[in-house]
Amino acid sequence: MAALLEIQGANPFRVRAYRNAARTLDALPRSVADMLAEKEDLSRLPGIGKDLAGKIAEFLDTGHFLALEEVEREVPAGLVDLTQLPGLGPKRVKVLHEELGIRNLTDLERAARKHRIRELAGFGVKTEQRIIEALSRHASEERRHKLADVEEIARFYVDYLQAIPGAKVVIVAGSYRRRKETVGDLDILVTCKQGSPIMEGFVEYDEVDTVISRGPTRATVLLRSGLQVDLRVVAQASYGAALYYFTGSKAHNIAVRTIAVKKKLKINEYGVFKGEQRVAGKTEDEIFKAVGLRYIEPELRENRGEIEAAKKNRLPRLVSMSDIRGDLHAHSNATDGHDSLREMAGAAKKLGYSYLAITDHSKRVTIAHGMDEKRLRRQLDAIDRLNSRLDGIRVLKGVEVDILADGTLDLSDSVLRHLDLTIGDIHSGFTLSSDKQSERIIRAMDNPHFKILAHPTGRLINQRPGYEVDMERVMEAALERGCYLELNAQPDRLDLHDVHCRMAKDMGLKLAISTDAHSTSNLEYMRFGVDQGRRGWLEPEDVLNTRPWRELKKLLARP
DNA sequence: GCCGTTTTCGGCCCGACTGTTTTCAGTCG
Repeated sequence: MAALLEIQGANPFRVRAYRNAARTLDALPRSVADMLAEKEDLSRLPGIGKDLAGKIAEFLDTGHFLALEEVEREVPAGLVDLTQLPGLGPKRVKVLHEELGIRNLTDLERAARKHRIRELAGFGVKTEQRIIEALSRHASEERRHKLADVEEIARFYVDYLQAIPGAKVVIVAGSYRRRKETVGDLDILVTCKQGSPIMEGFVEYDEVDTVISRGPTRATVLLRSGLQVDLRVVAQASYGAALYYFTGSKAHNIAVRTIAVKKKLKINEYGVFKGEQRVAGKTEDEIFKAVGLRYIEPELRENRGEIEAAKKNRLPRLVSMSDIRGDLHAHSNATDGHDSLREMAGAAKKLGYSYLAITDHSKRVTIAHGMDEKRLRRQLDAIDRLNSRLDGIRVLKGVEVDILADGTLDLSDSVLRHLDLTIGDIHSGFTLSSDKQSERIIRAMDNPHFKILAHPTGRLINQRPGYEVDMERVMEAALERGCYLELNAQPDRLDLHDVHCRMAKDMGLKLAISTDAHSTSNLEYMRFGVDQGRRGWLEPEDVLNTRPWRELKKLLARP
């Protein structure tokens, strides 16, 4: 709706209102249909007023969104795809539609190849060529990159830039710094001595495929990997303001700028200004202070309540890697892991942990060489023997037991009762309805040995969406039964989502941040889980494995 | 279309780069 209204030339603030509302809905941990069914007032959500609440209800009720259908009669829906192409915004798309009758990407491609676009006022040969190039790339790219994949690219680029003469600070801002699970592009911020050839160096980097734009303070390139990278150069005096500004998120920035405006201040990437005078800019701390806010960690900057919390000095003290005392989900070579019990224990000890749970698969997961009761008993004996020889690290006896289709567990209670930790999860039957899936999981939690629900949605980032499940219902059930949920730290999973972590925290449900390591090196995935947890406002007390074993053991004892 | 320590109307974040212009609109982040 926002995109179509924009093409139509509607009031830009009305357009923004739709975008804001969409962002709010997108970040909700629960289904809007459920909220309405429970008679919640949608207009209490930020950015959603009486009108939009009504339209949302109308859509859920009737399947129709009349206002949208009306706009679509005037502006073909296919034009929205056009605005996704670089260089094409609402104004130009409107011209393309009105002058050439273009209705979708196919029409656009045809017109570009016939060179009809270059004839239009405000367009030219270059624009036409860019459109053709963009169309040929469109299908292959157009997706966000996993944070872990981007990290390596970022590290090399940063090291390279750092080595350019005159470079001072080189830092990656944007969603990368906010530790979002996926990153659209890299925003690199640089301060340097005057006359440093940093911009030349940036565009001449080996991995650069195309230079999209380049000015004295800002440039954009496309790497061979398909990742877009922006560089911004600022003076040292503006470093904090620029870092703050380019870290975003956009929604957060807009909200804080609005606060500044009310205080007769102006925030831009060069500083905070009172009239002509710069009153802050060198550090992020200064920026926050200037607008009367406590320092907000980058992971929280999503305009999801952090600004109000900062005003009231109620920000969470976020969990960090140094709080983590152990890992509660890991595999050995008894099933599909690469390394032995002893090797895994040694690696965990090296990380400074005091415990590591070995939670190998159960028999149903044949592809992972899952264990039956007999093999699991042998492994428990092996862990006992290992523990008696180990010093400074305790291996917890665990299992990752499959939750079967009917909600029963894949191993009998007679063996589960001997374990320190039973984690359960779903590896099949992904297509059940939300109700059925939720009931299946809750049934599994009814088993008194069940402790932690692992990777609760089953999603794989950029590969497969999670199964349908009513997360609030599952969390409530866990809370009632003394069970917990996992935040799986695998960079492909990061399951729970940040908004679900927040929901758990708000409900008082503790989470385990676990790596699901299949090798000693995988244990290092913990930091991705911690980052995700921080985005979900988790504090050390919200996380099971910040506890020493003595305390953790009590928490794991079902009432 | 939303929102309220300028509250029910009148505001709504801000600057850089490009291409097509000949002083700037459009796009982008």
